[in-house]
Amino acid sequence: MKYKSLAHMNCALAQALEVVGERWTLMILRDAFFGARRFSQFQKHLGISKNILSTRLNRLVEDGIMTRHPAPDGAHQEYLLTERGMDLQPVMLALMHWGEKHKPNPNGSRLIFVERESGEPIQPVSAMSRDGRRLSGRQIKATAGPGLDETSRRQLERRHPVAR
Amino acid sequence: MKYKSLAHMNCALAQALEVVGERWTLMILRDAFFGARRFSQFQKHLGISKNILSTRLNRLVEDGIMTRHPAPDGAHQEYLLTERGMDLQPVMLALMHWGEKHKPNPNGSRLIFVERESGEPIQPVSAMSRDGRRLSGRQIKATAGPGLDETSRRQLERRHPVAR
DNA sequence: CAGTATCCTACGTGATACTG
DNA sequence: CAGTATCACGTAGGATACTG
Repeated sequence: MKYKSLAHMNCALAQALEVVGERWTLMILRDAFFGARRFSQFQKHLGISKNILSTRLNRLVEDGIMTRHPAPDGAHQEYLLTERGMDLQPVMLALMHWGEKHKPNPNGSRLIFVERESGEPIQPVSAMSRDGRRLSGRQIKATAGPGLDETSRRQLERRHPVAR
Repeated sequence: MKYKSLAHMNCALAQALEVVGERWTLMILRDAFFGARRFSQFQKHLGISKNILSTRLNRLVEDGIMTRHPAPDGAHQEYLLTERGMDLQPVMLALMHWGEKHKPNPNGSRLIFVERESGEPIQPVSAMSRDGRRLSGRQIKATAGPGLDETSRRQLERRHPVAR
């Protein structure tokens, strides 16, 4: 059997996972956020096989997450994040924050994200109300939007999203 | 060859991906956030094989993301999110927001997340400065914390995290 | 250095039958 | 209904050799 593609699933999460759902992909993006650009940088730092890295990078380029083009010095290629790729940063921040909290290093947090200009630490990623209050998971509810299909809409209404 | 475990990788992202890095896991959590509790609810809604669902749920319970116990009516088992699991909601929100933005449904957004009490839509998940300004990817920099090892620390300093 | 090409393994996935 | 047990399969992942 082929893997079921999640792509048909009229679900934003499924769509996103089609792009970043593989184990190494987010790790590669992580490195890209941290300034890696060259094939060898990704490869050494991640300890990933070259063929895997190659296919992952190619797929990221296909998906519009990264672009590949010659470096200024002309000697090699560079992989750079597109805006579409930069938009994945909240995902990475959310995952890292979870990891720091629930799988901590005994010596303390490994990375601290700061505002580039001021150097001041940023807030952990969280849901926020319009007026800027941090919201916990249970304070949030999903409601049907115009793009939701009838079956999902019914399911959503029948249950009590995230109570308990 | 066994898959390389990412667990040894002194990286919060890797640790998080060890837990939610598989394709179906976040989809299951999605359903849990939306109120699914019973095996059959997950199964029908996701269209996933029972054996896969079973192993995924078991692993989530092992990892402390969900708990399993008899339902109030005593007739069946329930899977409920723990706090540790609820803490993954920002990850899901971030992914869904990305999916809605970059892989939209032509009819409009599928789900709209609102504050439970007021019904008012929440903000899209984003990095935020201490004083509540939304920050774009390029405005953020990662710096070494006490838990970071020497090699990663050097790499981080040598590069220019997320410029360009 | 930056990949591509081979070849291999095992894990994630899948269909389905079976059990209490 | 809520799973467990089989059995099968493809793909992600892996080691390594090769090319420009």
